[in-house]
Amino acid sequence: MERQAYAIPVRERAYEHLKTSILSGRFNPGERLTEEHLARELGTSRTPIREALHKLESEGLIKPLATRGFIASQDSKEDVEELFEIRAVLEGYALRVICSRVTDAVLEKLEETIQKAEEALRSHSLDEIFQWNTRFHDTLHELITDKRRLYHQMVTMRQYVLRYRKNTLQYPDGGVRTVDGHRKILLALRLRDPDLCERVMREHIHQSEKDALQFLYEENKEVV
Amino acid sequence: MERQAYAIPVRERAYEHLKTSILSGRFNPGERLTEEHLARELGTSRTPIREALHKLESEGLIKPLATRGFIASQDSKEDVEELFEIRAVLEGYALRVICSRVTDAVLEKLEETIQKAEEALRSHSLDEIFQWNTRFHDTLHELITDKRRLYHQMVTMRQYVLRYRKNTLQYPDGGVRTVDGHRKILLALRLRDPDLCERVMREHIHQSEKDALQFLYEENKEVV
DNA sequence: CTTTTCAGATTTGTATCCAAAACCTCTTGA
DNA sequence: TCAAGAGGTTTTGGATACAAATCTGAAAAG
Repeated sequence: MERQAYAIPVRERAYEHLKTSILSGRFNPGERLTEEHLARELGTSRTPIREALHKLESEGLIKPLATRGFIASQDSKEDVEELFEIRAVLEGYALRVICSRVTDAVLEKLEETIQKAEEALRSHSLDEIFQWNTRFHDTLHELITDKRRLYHQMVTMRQYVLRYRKNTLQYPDGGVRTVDGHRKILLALRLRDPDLCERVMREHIHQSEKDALQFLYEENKEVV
Repeated sequence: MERQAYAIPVRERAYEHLKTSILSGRFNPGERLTEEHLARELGTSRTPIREALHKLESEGLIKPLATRGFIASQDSKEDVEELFEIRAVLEGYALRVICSRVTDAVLEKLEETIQKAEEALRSHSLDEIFQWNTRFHDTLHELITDKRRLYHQMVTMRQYVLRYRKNTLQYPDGGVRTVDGHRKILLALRLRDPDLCERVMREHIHQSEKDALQFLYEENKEVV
């Protein structure tokens, strides 16, 4: 059990592993997650697995089965909608706060990020578009790390939702709409108009919700 | 180890116990929480305590110490403010949704609740005021139990904040302001005006934030 | 042929065990 | 006098042990 000061606890490795497995859809739909099985897979005992599972449950990434075991929660359309709704509200409020603290230097940086995304858009490099759009939101989030709850929630919720987003960009106009939204956000920030900021951000998230849901529909069509 | 179908797991008992201990401020400020100590206190082993502690940590009710142990997190003024801010935003949005689904029967029920609170106000029975005000919010929350994330978050955050609220009501005008806020909320619902609903609810929460913070200040004065 | 039941296999919840890390104290040497 | 560190104590993380609860499937009963 050679644990060292710099070593990452097994519990956390297990948590990260399971999380990425779930978010990348590596589990078959409806697959049951049992402690022993997972423990054997990761070569650990059940103890750290349990802790990871409990944490994932509290975050809503897995659901406890009636009697025993967990299941990677298949988000229903309603669940996804709700996720985006809460995001819209929180991100909207966050931008309102950010609006009152944003410096010209940051505005400059945001402008650059958008331009990079537009370039990537022109050369149709999906990965790059994704990267720069992510950078845009990261830059904004960096400005409210002091509000720890808010920051933490927004970061986690964005993670949850990213799995839908990436596919969304494959719709050619999805990328355009996203960058467009970012332009509007930047404008609202430049105007230092808190109300506008909140409204524009909400609209932006709702737009990406539409794109994501459209993707979900099409997936279901395949299944049905 | 006689566990039965109806028995509540020790882990959950431990969780509830610790939670109420923390929320009611039963731990001395800065007191360290160690697994073994708590386990002995509850007459269990460390295992369920550990799980309870981790859950409490993920909810932000306790903070991990640099190396070992946890500490009941002393909310700084900023933390409390942030809590209320997020609440204001989420509750505001929730009322917007509720606005579109509220029936006349519910409006009636809310009206009653407010009247009861006003009566209690006149007879200066603090506990009753508290009860009816709580009822008011409960009634609203019941209307969005289908949005599970939103519902869950609002309920937990209200719990966290309630410890400040109760004391707030001891300021004579705190109670008046609260009931006043509820009147406005009811009015906004009657008008079926979603924008107004959101705004009024935000204001209501911000008002209770002010009352709570004033209380915090006075407490600090005593300490200093 | 269908339903019941009961023994064995799984899986969870809790307790206990052990080693490493963090902490504490008291001694020793400059 | 006091910094360093040896040695002991506390506390944690993870592994293991074991009983209770659930599930499974096949044999027995109708």
